[in-house]
Amino acid sequence: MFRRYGPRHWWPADSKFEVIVGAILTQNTNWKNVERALNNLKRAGVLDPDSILAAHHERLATWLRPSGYFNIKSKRLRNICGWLVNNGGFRELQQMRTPALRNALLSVHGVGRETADDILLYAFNRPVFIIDAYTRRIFSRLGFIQGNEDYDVIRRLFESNMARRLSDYKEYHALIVLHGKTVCRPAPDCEQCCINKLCAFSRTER
DNA sequence: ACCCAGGGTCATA
DNA sequence: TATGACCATGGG
Repeated sequence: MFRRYGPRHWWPADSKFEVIVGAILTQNTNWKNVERALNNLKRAGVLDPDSILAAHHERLATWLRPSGYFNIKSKRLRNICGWLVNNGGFRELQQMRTPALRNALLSVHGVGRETADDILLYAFNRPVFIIDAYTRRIFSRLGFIQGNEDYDVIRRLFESNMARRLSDYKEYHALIVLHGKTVCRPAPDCEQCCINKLCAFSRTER
């Protein structure tokens, strides 16, 4: 995938905080819609924890509307902003060890394992491998997993079979998402699906 | 008129 | 542990 697509330089965001907001807003949602919501927050000048905590729910929901689930996501966004400020911000949180930081993130209402790992990898620069729907689909089609295993089981499968290199974790996940978006479609049409595309590419490039 | 998108929580069995 | 319902917008 790297040879095919080249380096991705992920995650698309201008700041650590924007990574966190994007991670919440992209839950089961097309990134294009997330961008609209992020632009609303930027135009309003409220893309920071204090401004979001100060905003009323109604107004926050209006900004988030394009990303869907706007009532729930308004609350989740406030929850993680409250968590950030109550724990001294990035400076203080960066001192924690990864397992403790992960548990702290998971204790925030609305932050599940994938969202926590998005934040750990791309905002806190911790080498955790993110398991999303694309990862499950692509690697079950490739025959490495069945697809419905527990999140942490698949995560450890990757982490125990890769060198613990931060930049690789970032690139690998980005490549999986790009490949999932462009080639590995939901309904497997085996002339078009990722197995043939990837394997054919690997053969020609090797 | 469908299906899909970079999940998570809650109730139920 | 394992399903199902629910959240909601915009694009194909």
